[in-house]
Amino acid sequence: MTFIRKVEAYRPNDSACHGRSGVTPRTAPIFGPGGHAYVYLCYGLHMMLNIVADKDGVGAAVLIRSCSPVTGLETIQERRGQKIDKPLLLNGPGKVGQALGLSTQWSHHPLYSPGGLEVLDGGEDVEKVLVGPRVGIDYALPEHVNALWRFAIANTPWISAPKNTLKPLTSTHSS
DNA sequence: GGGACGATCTCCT
DNA sequence: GGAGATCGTCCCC
Repeated sequence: MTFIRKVEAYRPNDSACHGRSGVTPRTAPIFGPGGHAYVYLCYGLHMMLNIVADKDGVGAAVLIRSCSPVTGLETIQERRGQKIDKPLLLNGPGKVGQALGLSTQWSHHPLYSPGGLEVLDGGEDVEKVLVGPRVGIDYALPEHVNALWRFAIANTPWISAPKNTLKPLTSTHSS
């Protein structure tokens, strides 16, 4: 089990979102019911886990960028092939996918009911949230590259680099 | 049916 | 800091 530490938002009419080209067999989950998983293969080797954040079938999702282990540390270390207990173990979306043993079969899987892959309330007080621009989407429109749609929990080392672009969330920030 | 590309990671310099 | 790995998906012939 892991605690989600850092996420990125991908929205409708977002030039960086996989749903930007409409519905395809791969991206269909994004346009499906919210709370379902969207897992896809990136660069032929990395399984990326997304949570569909969509209510109206418009296509929106949240990419899980980093986690911290809660239980099953040994299993995670075995899957990652690294006997370490540091952020390096889970500080990237591809690493999270590997640590959870994901495959594209998990796409469409509901995350709000028991069944192997599930998202729960962490029950931890999140006092501060950091925001920053997303990374790895150089192909997107400038206004989408610069949009502050990357979110991380403050005061934890278990977040993926780069951290220096993250700033505390202010009340002026809106969706 | 074929080719180009990608929400990344790792190793090497 | 930079480039290669590696393959499913999508678009165009």
